[in-house]
Amino acid sequence: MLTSAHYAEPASNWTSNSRIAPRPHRCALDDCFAQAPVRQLKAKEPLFAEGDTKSNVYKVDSGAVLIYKILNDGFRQIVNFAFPGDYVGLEMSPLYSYDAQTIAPTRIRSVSSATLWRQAREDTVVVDEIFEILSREISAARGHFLTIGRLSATGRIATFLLALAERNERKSLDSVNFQLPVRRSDIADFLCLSVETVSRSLTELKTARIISLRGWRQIKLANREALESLANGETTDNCVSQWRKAA
Amino acid sequence: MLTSAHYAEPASNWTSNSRIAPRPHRCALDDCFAQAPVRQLKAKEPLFAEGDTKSNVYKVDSGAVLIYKILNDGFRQIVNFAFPGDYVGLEMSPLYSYDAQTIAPTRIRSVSSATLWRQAREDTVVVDEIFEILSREISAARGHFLTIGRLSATGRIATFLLALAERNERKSLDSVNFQLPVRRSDIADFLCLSVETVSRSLTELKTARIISLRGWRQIKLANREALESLANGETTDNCVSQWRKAA
DNA sequence: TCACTTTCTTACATTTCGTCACAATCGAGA
DNA sequence: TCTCGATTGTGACGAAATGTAAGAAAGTGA
Repeated sequence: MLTSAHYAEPASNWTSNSRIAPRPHRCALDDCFAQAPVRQLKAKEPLFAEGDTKSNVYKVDSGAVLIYKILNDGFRQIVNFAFPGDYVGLEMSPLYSYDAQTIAPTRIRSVSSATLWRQAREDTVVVDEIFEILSREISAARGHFLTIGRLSATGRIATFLLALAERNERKSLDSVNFQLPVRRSDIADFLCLSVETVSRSLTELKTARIISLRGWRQIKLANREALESLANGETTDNCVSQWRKAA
Repeated sequence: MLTSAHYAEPASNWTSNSRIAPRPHRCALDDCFAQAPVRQLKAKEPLFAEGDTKSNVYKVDSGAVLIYKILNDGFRQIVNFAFPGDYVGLEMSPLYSYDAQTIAPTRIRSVSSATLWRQAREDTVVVDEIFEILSREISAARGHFLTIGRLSATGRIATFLLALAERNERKSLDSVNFQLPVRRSDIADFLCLSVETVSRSLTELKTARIISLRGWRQIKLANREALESLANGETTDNCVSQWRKAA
């Protein structure tokens, strides 16, 4: 799951969603999924659709899943990405309120909702962990609408790139050179931008030597400080050209 | 809490946040607050600030509370409004991640988080209800970022007005003629618009005879169909002038 | 290697919204 | 009732994002 926080941090650094509460050492929820059946999906396979009766809760093992809605006007709004380790469908509602589809070959575990709730009744640790995840999700959604509502196109892109980098850090992967896991149009639909604007913003960042690109997917975050400044809304867009001059 | 859903509805009408799950007849959570101490606050009094240790969960009895963040750039982002019946601070995190302040004389009940969690351990109905509220909150936050990200200024205003109307309906109040509970600048900070744009959009709606205003707060939703069309993003803004001509 | 598709980039015209400056309105308290 | 101050409304202007349309680059498969 991608999250962001470009707003003022409180004194201690309890804001980044990954830190809302310390992960308990015993992961009871993970245990529920440990022996769950695994499904292997190809790219672009649907997991479920909006309006389906919610029967299962999923956990992504590998690959990537897109959580999205199709709006009245036909546009697609990506609500979230689910990457390895993320859960899908934990909220309590009788029907799924969004579509889910893989964007890459994906291995996924599923546990029936009923089973999970039974576990929750027996083990309060499970309840705590679900609360924690839901709380984090609220925080993520709020952070996302701050990103959407308050940041310029370039700021949103910066936020997105930093979220990917932070995610990689958490998983001890390279957070400077990595592959973008999604296409430009997915980024656009996630950040409420047009593909063209995404493209333009990336070019701008490249020109300012804040990032560099090899091909379409391989990216290098060359100036993380500048990205953070952009993601914090501290710089207006023409300040990007300041970085450019400095470089 | 104000919510919206301008995206495509699934076949059944399970999307509006108020309908995520049917309200259980027994409201265990309400019971927890029934005998909780009541505080009377004046307008513009803070309830708590971002970064405070979360000690209590609140329920608004009367009045109105603003949930907001102050961003790095000094802007205020209103995350939510809490009106009578709404809970504040239910998410599980050791610190409050936002500020809360009254905007009107407000009566509020508070229960300590510890007490609430103890209740939750003993009574699974409480757990269910909290899950439900959190799920609704996720849905609300997501709906809100669709509103912010995808709708024009007028569409956002329309969504906001409809949310107020629906809220009044739920409480069996007048959903056509009512008082705006907040100032223009609060609407602006909630919808990520400037005060001027809020003002202009309201004027536009008034000119198109979709709404009418008496003074600054009293509003009448004259053409709800048009509002819904705008909130659904079905109309581009110059279509407002079509309604104007028709009227 | 070549043809072909998908994905991405760029340029230009247009639109929307924010900013600034100032006028008008409301309503609380004298 | 009147006055004052906070709030709201309006117009002009510029900056930023979008849509359109055309074209380039990367990937795909024979």
